[in-house]
Formats: sequence, C-alpha cells, structure tokens
Amino acid sequence: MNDRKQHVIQMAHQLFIERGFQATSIQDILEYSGISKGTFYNYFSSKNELLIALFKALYETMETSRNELLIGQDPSDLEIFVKQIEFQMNTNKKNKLITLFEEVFVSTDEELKDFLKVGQMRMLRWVFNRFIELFGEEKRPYLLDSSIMFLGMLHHNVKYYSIANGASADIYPVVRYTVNRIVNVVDGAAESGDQLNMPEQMNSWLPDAMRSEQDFQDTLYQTISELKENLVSKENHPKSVQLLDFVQDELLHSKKPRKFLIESVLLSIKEEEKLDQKLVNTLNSSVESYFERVAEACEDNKD
Amino acid sequence: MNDRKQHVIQMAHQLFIERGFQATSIQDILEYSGISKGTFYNYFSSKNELLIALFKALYETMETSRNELLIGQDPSDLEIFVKQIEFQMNTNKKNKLITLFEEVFVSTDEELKDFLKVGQMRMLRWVFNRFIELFGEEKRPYLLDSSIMFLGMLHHNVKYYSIANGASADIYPVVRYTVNRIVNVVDGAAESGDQLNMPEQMNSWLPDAMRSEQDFQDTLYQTISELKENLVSKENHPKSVQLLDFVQDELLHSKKPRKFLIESVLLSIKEEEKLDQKLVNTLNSSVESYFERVAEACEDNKD
DNA sequence: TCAATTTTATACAGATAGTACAATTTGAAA
DNA sequence: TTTCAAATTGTACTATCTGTATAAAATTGA
Repeated sequence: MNDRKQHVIQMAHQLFIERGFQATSIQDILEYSGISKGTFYNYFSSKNELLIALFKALYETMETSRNELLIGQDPSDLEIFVKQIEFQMNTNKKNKLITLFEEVFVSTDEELKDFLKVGQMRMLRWVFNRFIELFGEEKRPYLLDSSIMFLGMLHHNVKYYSIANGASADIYPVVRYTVNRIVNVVDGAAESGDQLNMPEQMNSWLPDAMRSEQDFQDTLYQTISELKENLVSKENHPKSVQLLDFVQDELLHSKKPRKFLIESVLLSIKEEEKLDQKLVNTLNSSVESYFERVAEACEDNKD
Repeated sequence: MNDRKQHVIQMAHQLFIERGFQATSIQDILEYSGISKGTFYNYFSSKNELLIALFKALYETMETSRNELLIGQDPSDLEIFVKQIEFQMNTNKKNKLITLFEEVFVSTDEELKDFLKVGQMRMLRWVFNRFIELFGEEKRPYLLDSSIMFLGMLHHNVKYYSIANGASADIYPVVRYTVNRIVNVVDGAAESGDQLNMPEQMNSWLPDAMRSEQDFQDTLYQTISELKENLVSKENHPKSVQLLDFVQDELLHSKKPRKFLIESVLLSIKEEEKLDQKLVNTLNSSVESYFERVAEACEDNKD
C-alpha cells in the first residue's frame, strides 16, 4: 500500500483516539495529515472506508501476533490462552479499538456494518477453535455457547475493572479470572447437558468466503511454525526453513499466490526426511483445498 | 407532562425503531408528528434531549413492571428472577432499546452519555441486589463480579440466539440457560475464593444522588406491596389499603412529597393491628431516611 | 373580549460530506 | 534534461443537517 495513504490512516487513527471517530471531521484529517480533499477522496471513498482500512491493518497485526504466541506451545495450555487474550485486550486498549468499534457498530453504512460483523465472527470462531483445543473435542457441543459467553464476560469484566481501577490497570488478573469462570461454565453446561446453539450453526453466521479462510490461515501458520520448530530442534537446515517461509509468505501476503511455484516447493519439502511427515501432509492438503476454493471463486466471478 | 409532547416522543420512537436514531432527522420527526420546528425546540433543546425523555419513560415503565412481578413472591426463587429478566429482554427487543442504546452510547454529548451510564449502573445494581436475595448474603463478595458477568453473558447470548433463530424467537430458554450458567459461576468463584471487584466499590460508580434513590424506591414498593398482601389475605380493609397507596403515590410520583401528610398517615398505619409490625417499621425507617436525604439536598442547593 | 401563551411558517447561519474540475506538481521514462 | 501521464491541489459548488430568530397566526383562559 501507498506510503502516503498509510500515513493518512495513521494520522486519522491518532485523531480518532484523541477525539473519537464521530467527532473527527474529514477536514480535521486533511489538516492534520497535510493532504487535500481531492487526495483524500482519491484514497478513500468516504470516512467509513478509511476506518475499514484502519481496522484491517489493526486486525492483521493482532491476529499475527496472537498466532505467534502459540508457536511451539501446548495448545491445550490454559495459561497460553490467557496470554493470547491478554495481548489482544491490551492492543484493543492501546488503539481504543473497543470505543471505535462501539462508535460505528450501529451505523447506517451497510458495508461498514458487515465488515465489523465479520470481524466479530472471526474472533468468535477463533475462540471456539481454541476452546476445542483447550477443553477437548468431547466438550464441543457446549463450546460455541461458552465462546459467546466468554466474550461477553470478558468485555464486561474489562470494562468495569477499568472503571474501578483506572484505565491503566494491569489486565492480566481480569483475563485469568474470566478464564477460570468459563471453566466453571463449561463444566456446568456439560454436566447438565444444557445447550443453546449448535456449533454447526456458526458456519451460517459467516459469509461463505470467510468460512474456511481464517481456519486456513490459522492452520497454515500453525503447521508451518511447527515444521520449522521441527527442523531447528534437530539441526540447522536453512534451505527447508527458507522454503517454508516462502510458502507461507506467498499464500498469506500475495494477492495471487502462484500455484505452480508453491506446488513445486511442496514437492521439495516432501523430500526432506527430517520433517514430520504427518505435518507435511496436513500442510499439503490444506494448500490443496485452498487452491480448490480459489478455482471456485474464479468460476463464480466470470461475468 | 404535556400530551402533545408525549405524542412527539411516541412518534419519534416509532421512527427510531424503523430507521434508527442517527438516520432520523429532526425534519423527519417534525413531519411525522405534525409539529413545527419552533414547537420542537420549545419542547426539547435537541434531538438528544428528546431521546433522554424517551429513555426515561421506557425505564420507568420497565422498572415498575419488573418490580410488580416480585410482589408476593419468594425473592429467592430463581424462576421469578428468570421471569423478570425475560420481561425486560422482551421490552428491550420490542422497543429496540439495545440498538438505540448502542447507537448513542458513544456520543459526544456528555449529558446523554452520563444519563445512559447511570441507567446501566442502576440495572447492574438491581441485579446485584437480586443476586443477594437469590444466592444469600454469604455469597456477597462474589456477587458484584457475577452480576457484571451475568449481564455480559445475557446480552451476548440473546444477540447470537437471535441471529441463529430469528429476532422473533422466544427468549425464555436463553434467560433460563444464562441463569443456570451464572449459578455455575457463583459456585465456582465462591469455591475458589476468586474475587475481582469488591461490592463496596459499586457505590463509587454511581453519582451520589443515585446511590440510595433506587434502593429506596425498590424497598418502598416491596414493603408496601407486602403490607397490602398482608391485609387482603386476612380480611378486606379498604381504608388501610388506601392509606398505603397514598403514601406510595405521594413518595414515588410527586415532585415534592408532603412530609407532614405522610408522617400523619404513617401514624394511622401504625395503629392498624392487622399489619405485620416488622414491615411497618421497615416502611417507617425507609421513609425517615428518605426525608433526611431530601433535607440534605435542600441544604446543598442553597445558592 | 382581550391579553398572554403557544404554535407556525419561514428565513437564516454555520457545519459537514461529498462532487467537479481546472491548474499545478511530481516522478519516471525517453 | 525533457516530456508526459498520473497524482495532487485549490477552489467552488451542492445538498443536508442542526439550531436560531422572528413575525404572524392560533389557542387558551380569565
């Protein structure tokens, strides 16, 4: 993305943090970032569009860092989950994400609303997937309900704790406490068999395209990280690490990942005996299904 | 309040429900309710002021009906609490209160924001007081945390359940489920001794004037209702019922309750042997402390 | 009836979002 | 360095909205 455009987003973000979104006029943004109106509307079709760009950037860095905390760790370790949530809450606070979110969540702009909804659903879906790792597959029927309640409890706890202890208070005990309580909730629901939402329903809450996209990104990241751990722990193998890094970058950050390149690289990777072949297979099928989805999407877009 | 003003509020409410608050312009309200701009600004100093008037009216009827559900019932009965919450959630939904709330909660208007904050705190306080009745005084240390989480869980559960089952879905199972889960939470917190917020802190979250006002209204309503039950169950005693009704109305709905009248009536009530003297004493001291607060407030307002 | 109050119609001021477009600047290729 | 297309600017304009002002008309009540 354009450097200048990026700069405008940053300046606007600063104004939003200081004054709020509604209270910041486009004129303010123009003056503060030193561009003209024409340029602004050349970059963004509206103030809302700018906000979406800002959210996208913040989401991306947040999701990346969140995933990095899990690399090489035990996915069923509650303490790791606490750290992941703590990190996200701190990022939220630093960027006033919650305030911004609330400020525009009820908006007349359908595009913005949908974007935010998808963001929420992605978060919910991530918590749900983590809960399955934390509580085990056998608790699955109760884990969508639990994820929903966890987010509700968390936000309320953080909100009131901040009122009571000042906005700069350490958030860790709040997250720890909330996770302890959700354990009670999961146990209680499982014991009584109470169920409100079927986990399968969640799929219908997300637009088709989203449905598998995040899962893909998460598992890709996870699998490749584990493979790299695999290599480093045994002996240094810079070539394979480079190959893995290439695949990851091409798939996550390129607009049009080059299929032939990735497939060729995957072949080389398969040759590497040092790697856990089960993980390699996961990676392979994950990439395959990705290209299937891309092909379908192309089919649909023929006008 | 003026009939016409009331009519404007109703018409505006209808527009807010249909289009949302932001999307409704003052011009829309003028046309829809058939008044001129001059009249509107004669009634309300702004659109926000109108919204506050609307919220006040809705809150009042909601709190009244919510209290009525408890009359003559066992305050420790979970099922009654479920009914009270169910009623409030249905009222919320019918009037799109949550949407309206979210739409303006982050606003640049401090007066509106404070008003909404106080409303939230009153609800939290009410839940907390009910939780003490439901779970017992010995659980008090854990009940502020539990109230906070209960509201978070409840709103999230209602939200996602409505997404999954349509906005017209029966809300009862959601409330029942959430109450079951909060029981798990209270038990879990009590067992482990985890505590996040001290219940005493809640007082500092409310403006001074609010602090005792709602408690007063709730206990007044409760005590008088019980006294009336008391009379009816034994034999018909219209005079005492009239006296009790007068006290209640004078205290809750008059701008300046007449102290001499109420004290005189309370004297007559004390003579009535049919009444539970313990309840009469509760009523008496409650009224006494009310007039003390009024006196203090007068003292403060001397300019 | 008559005076006070409420209501109306209408014009106006000040912000704001977004459009249109000609003039200017920039930057990269020739 | 020159040239030319693209990016950027400045400015004027439209439309919408909130809120003010005020004179004229209608309503109310004594």
